[in-house]
Order: sequence, then C-alpha cells, then structure tokens
Amino acid sequence: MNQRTSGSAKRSMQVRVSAEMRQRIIKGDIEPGAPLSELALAEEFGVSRTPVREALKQLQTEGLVEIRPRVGTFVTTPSRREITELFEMKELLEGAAARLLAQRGRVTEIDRLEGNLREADAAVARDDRERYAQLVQEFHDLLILGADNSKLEAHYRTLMNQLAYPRLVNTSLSQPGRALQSDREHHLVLELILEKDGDSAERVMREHVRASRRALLAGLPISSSNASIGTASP
Amino acid sequence: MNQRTSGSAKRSMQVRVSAEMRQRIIKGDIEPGAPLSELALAEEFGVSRTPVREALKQLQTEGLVEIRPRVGTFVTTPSRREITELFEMKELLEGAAARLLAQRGRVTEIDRLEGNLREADAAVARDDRERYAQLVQEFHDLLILGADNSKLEAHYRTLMNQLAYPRLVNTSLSQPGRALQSDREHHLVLELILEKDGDSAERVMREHVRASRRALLAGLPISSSNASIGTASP
DNA sequence: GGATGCGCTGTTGCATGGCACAGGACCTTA
DNA sequence: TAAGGTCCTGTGCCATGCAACAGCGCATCC
Repeated sequence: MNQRTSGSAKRSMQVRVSAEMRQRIIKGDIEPGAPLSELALAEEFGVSRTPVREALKQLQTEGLVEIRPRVGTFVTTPSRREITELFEMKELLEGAAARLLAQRGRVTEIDRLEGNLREADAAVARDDRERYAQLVQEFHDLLILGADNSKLEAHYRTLMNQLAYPRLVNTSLSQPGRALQSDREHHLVLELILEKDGDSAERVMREHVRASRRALLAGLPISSSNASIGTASP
Repeated sequence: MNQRTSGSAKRSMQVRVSAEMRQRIIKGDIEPGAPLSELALAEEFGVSRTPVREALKQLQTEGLVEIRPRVGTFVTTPSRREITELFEMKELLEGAAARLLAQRGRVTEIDRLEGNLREADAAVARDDRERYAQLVQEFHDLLILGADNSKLEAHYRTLMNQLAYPRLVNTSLSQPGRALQSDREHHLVLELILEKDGDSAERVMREHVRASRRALLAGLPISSSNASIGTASP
C-alpha cells in the first residue's frame, strides 16, 4: 500500500481526507478563498481523485468550502453578514444549552464546569491567556454537552466550524480586561444553573455571548467584508 | 432512459439524484430502514454509480440516510429520543424566529402571515383539513423566512427534513379540536409580533410548538420503541 | 446434534480515463 | 488602439473496472 501516514490506516481514505482538510480550514492553515485542486490534494494524500471529491463534497454541505461547477473548489469566506448570523445562532444555541442544563439538575458536566472555572480563575490570576483560551473553549463545550441533546450538539459543531472559532478566540481575549470579565460572566451563568433558574441562565448566557462577540469584533480589523481575518499564524 | 430531464437537465446528475431521493424520503415514499442499493439507483436514474454515491454521501451528512461501510445504505430511522431532540430544536428555532421577526418591524413577511391566517380561518371554518395543513406549513415557513437569518433557515430545513415533517402534520391535525386551537395560537403569536413584543412572541411560539408536539405524539401509534430493520442488540 | 470453518455472493471503496465546460491568453480585424 | 473572436489549458463531472470486506449458507468435524 501507500505510505500510510499516521496510524489511522483503518478508517476509509475519504474520512481521513475530510477530517484533515476540516482541521486545516478551521485552524486557518489554509487561507479563506484559497483554491483547492482535486488533483493536487489527491497527490498530496497519495490517493486518487475519487475519495478527495467525496471529502470535498461533504465539506461543502458542512459549509466549509464552495464548489463552483467546472471552475474549482474554494475555502468559504464568510461575509460580515454571515458572521453576524452565525453569532446570532451561537447565542441562541448556547443560551438554550444553559437552560436545558439547569433543568437537568446535578449531572457530571456540572462538576466538570466547576473544575473548569477553578482552573480558569487561576489562569486569569497569572495572566495566562493561552491556557485561559483553552478553558473558555472547554467551558462552552461542557455547556453544550450538558444540554444532553445530540442534535443541538451537532448543529453547534457545524456552526463553530463555519466560524473557524479557534482562530477568533484569541482575538477576543486580547481586548484589555476581557478575560477577567468573561470569567466573571461564566461564574454567574454556572451559579444560575446550580440554582436551577433556567430562564435567567439562558438570558445571562445570551448576554455573555453578545459581549464576547462585541469584544471580538472590536479587535478585528475593519476589513471591508472580505479581507481575511487576522491570519497571524505560528 | 433518462428522458425525465424535465427542465432541470442543466444541473448535474448528482444534484438531481440527491434532490429526488430527499423528496422521496421526506414524503415517506421510502420506508425508514429500507436499503438503498447504489447499483439499483444508478440503473433507475440511468446514470453510473459515481453520482449516486455522491448524492447518498450528501444525504448522509444531512442525516437522512446511514451508510454502513461494505454493507449498504439505509434510510435513517430516528429513535424516540431523537424525535424528542428534534422537537426541542424546532421549538428553539421557531421561538427565536418569532423574536427576531418581532424586532424587525413591519416587513413583507408580516403581510403574508396576515394573509395566511385569513385563509387558515376560512379553511378551519369549512373543516378543510388538507388545505389547513398546507397553510400551517406555510405559516411556520414564513416565520422562519421573516427572521432574516440564512443560517437559522438552513439549520431549520435540515431539521425538518430529519423529522420528515410533511408525514407528521396530518397526524397532528387529526386530533379533535387541534386545528382550531392551532389556528388560535397562530393568531396570538402574530399579534405579539405586531406589538413588537419579542419576548412574549418567543414564549408563546415555544408553547405552541410544544402543544403541537403533544398532539402529534398522541396521534402516533405507541410503536414498541423501534420496530424496524434488524437493529443489532444494544 | 451442535459448533465450527470455508467459500460464495452482494455490497461499497478506490483507481483510472474520457468528456464537457469555464476562463483567459492570444491573434485577428476594423 | 480597441473590439471581437478563437484556441488552449485547467477544472470538475461521469463511466467503468477491479479489489476488499461483511454477511450467510452449507458442508464438515467433534
């Protein structure tokens, strides 16, 4: 066989290709708008064009790439408006997750959220931005998992993929004082969840998402719609 | 063989196949759990297996079919739990749409909603269930469109597809008195939207969705969990 | 009689080649 | 010079053939 990269030789080629490309797009290794040639990808992964095609097709329905018939495949570049819409959905889903989690009572995710906040406090105290960014992501993740609704989780994941969120979090937290305030808001949300006050938890969570969105957009260049978003890379 | 190209001959085969299969599954022409052979579909549509494969792959990411590697492709059979989750999402999205529409003020969708309710009143008055079912679907559709958020609309559509909603609406409305009550709830929601009371509109809309869900499940056979294909043991 | 191993058949996974179309460079012409 | 047409190249689209695996019936063995 071909030079099997890593050990994941068991899963089908197509799954490997789509997973790899998804990660690259989300992490920003590939510029938005960049063209993706089937042939080039096939050669790079050491497979034929068929599995590459199927992988790209899947990424298209996930909203990560755009296939222009007979022209080419390109990484999607969300417009300013689409970003607004995506954040509106994020607010919606995370708010709902907070409500649902509050209704469930004490479950394991709650314990993990408490642990997460303890670590986050420490990270903020020593101004460790990188670690805090990780913990923020984990906090929101635990919230979604705690909602115990697989459909909500699935929609949330595709949403976050379209936002290419990992690239954005750092920008948001680079605003002065944002980390501390964000941490406080997380505490408040968890508190309300513990009190089983679903309505308030949802409301506060939505406000939190709006606040983080403002902080994020404030840190972005005023790019006229399309200029790629802060591609400061390793 | 493929003389069927009625007008849409221009679009790629794969799009045609996926669109056709999607409709069949949603409308219930194909039983949940039924196997879909690539070869059989290819012959039926007069194309090769390749575009059929890509179409099925896309339907998989939409959650309509399940591809078991080296075994076959089957129409998804949502479990009781998944149906609950889907309705939870429906409640969420439609409630949010009502809120967003209320915030937008008087837009064209509002006029169309008023027209819809006038027709619905007439349909209820003459006990025309079929027409009323159409109008209900249109009402919810207009609500989503009125939210003016393309991402919300996209997620809503895949959601409804997974529910195979057209099959269900009739069941729901067959409950005695349900049509009249449903019509009243629609009026109340639109009233609150006109008053620009987003909070109340969302709340009432969510209650409406819950009510319709109850009416629906009451009309369903108490299927013994999941009587279908030879689903392997737990 | 019951358990086990073997091979057959049907299905999807992948590779390869021909084809049609979009877009741009280039040449021709007024 | 500027406008128009033509050819060329790159790309995705589809057809076809081979290979690998899952499931299952059947013969075999204990």
